[in-house]
Amino acid sequence: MEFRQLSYFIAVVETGSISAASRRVHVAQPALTRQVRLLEEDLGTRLLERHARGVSLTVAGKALYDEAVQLLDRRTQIRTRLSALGQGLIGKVSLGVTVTHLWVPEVAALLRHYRDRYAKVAFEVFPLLSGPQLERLREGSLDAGILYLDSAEQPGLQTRLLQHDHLMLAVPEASRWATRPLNRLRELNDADFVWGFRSVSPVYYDRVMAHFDRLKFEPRVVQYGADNITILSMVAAGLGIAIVPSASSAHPMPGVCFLHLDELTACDMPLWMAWRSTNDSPALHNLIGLVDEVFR
Amino acid sequence: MEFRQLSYFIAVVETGSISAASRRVHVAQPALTRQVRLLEEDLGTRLLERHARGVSLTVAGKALYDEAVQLLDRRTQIRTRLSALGQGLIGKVSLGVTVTHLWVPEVAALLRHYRDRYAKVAFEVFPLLSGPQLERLREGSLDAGILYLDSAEQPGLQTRLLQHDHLMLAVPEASRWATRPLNRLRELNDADFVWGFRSVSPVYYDRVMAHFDRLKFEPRVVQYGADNITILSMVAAGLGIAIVPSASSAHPMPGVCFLHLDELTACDMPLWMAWRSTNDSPALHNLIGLVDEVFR
DNA sequence: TGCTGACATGCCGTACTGATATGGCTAGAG
DNA sequence: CTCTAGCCATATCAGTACGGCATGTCAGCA
Repeated sequence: MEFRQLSYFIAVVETGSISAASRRVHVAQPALTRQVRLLEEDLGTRLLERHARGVSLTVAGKALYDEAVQLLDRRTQIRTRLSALGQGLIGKVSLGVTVTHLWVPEVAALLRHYRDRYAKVAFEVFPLLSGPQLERLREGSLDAGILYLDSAEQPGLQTRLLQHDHLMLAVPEASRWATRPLNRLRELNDADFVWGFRSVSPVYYDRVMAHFDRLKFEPRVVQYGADNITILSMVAAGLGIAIVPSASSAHPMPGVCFLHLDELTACDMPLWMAWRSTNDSPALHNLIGLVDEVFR
Repeated sequence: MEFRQLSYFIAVVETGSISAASRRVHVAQPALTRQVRLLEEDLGTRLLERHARGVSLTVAGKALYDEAVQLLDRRTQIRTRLSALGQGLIGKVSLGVTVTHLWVPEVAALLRHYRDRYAKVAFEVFPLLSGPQLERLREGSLDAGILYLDSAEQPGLQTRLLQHDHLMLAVPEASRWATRPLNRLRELNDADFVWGFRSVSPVYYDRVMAHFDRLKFEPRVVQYGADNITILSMVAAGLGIAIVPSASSAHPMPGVCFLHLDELTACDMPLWMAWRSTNDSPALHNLIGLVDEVFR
């Protein structure tokens, strides 16, 4: 039982004769006669009753016709499905993003464009910090991540630079910091700092602390928050000031003022997209391709 | 996309390497390499990632594997289904039987044996008189019938003799006919007869009337019944006596006495099985085959 | 650095498939 | 009743596809 034999057989059934079928499938009549006979021998059952004028179906032939139509339909379905999969038009992609960067216009545009262009792809966005993203990328439960890295070289991963973040100062609108001009970091020696947990986001904090070490500046921390939103909320409440990635300023926060400081701007915080080198998912690579359009 | 390629591909996936698969399917490794490549070219998608140690699946490959397994399963299902159909182990058979003959032990045995031996065949028995059976056989809505025929030669039909019925006299148990010895038909000249409608069962009544014409006997009909059961019920009620096929006596009827008369026994009523000559249903032919066992 | 195991490539013989020519059969027209 | 057209079957030949063998290439491992 071969696909060719089945499609020949279908043509014979639908045209009512082998000769008519031969015209339809553009194959000589003896070839069809033989293929039908081979099919019958293979199945061990007569499929057609031969008459002087065309053929008629046996019981088995009727049953095979229905099945054959389904089988061939199924084959073309698989074809189109695989083709769509190969072009990344269907399938699944999971992407990790830090909540902070969901507010960055380019990141938002990337997600939106991908959803629009590849509407049939199951596109899942997971709000995760850099550390958990890395873990999940390595274990394969995440296809791609938008995250901070300590280096562009990550074993088993491929990376692409999205943009350069830096550091900014977030101060309560009502505080003296918001109005008084500020130039050097050491002017903040006696300021109260709201800080995050290194354990939650080691990649980010290691980088920040290394920068501060170089500047010989040590913030006086009076309060800790689990994530950027919490920290900024504390700043808005007047509990202190905070160091935040510049991406945070993309999200206006009532009661919070974002300030530039040369010494903070100098701290380069590259934002990367990363994915498993062995991940060949076309849907993923379409996402990566979109990055080139959005992040020029 | 051919079945062979799919089964090769499945072997490759399940063994994890082309070489291992070649040992499993007993085909040289280069042949597998080529068939997989042809499959990939045909589908326009890479299915395997080749490594120094075996191969791994791409996204498309994983999808194809699942589909291919289903497709091949489907093929073997079709095989077994067609084989069963060809042997008449599954399928449908419809059989017409006159209600009267359902009581005949051999007919009952035929139905019972067929149901037992071919339990998976949808076997439908339609209680029909000879006339309607003939119609339905000709129009194809009935596969076979157990019926009276005016001739063994029926255009488009094949026939097989089952048994010879004849005529009997049915009289009320309480009547004088039941006790007084009876020899000749003419003794019934003044008897009240319960009769059937020729229009309902022309085959039967034409035969009966032809016989009576030869005997120059004309029954005095006082009552009509639509079928044998009704007629026999009328006899039991004392409304008159009736001529019935001998098969009726297989069904004991309270209040009715069946009598033999040489002149009635002489009326040969052959019972036939008939089916369309063009009907090739193996299930039907199994039924016909059983007839040889039951009606020796 | 050599070895082993795995995939790729080239070549050849065989089997399969299709085209052409031809014959037999049957239904329908004259 | 005969004749013919149309259809299926068979035989033969050519082209193609498939599998086997020998060999090449590459990556991982000791």
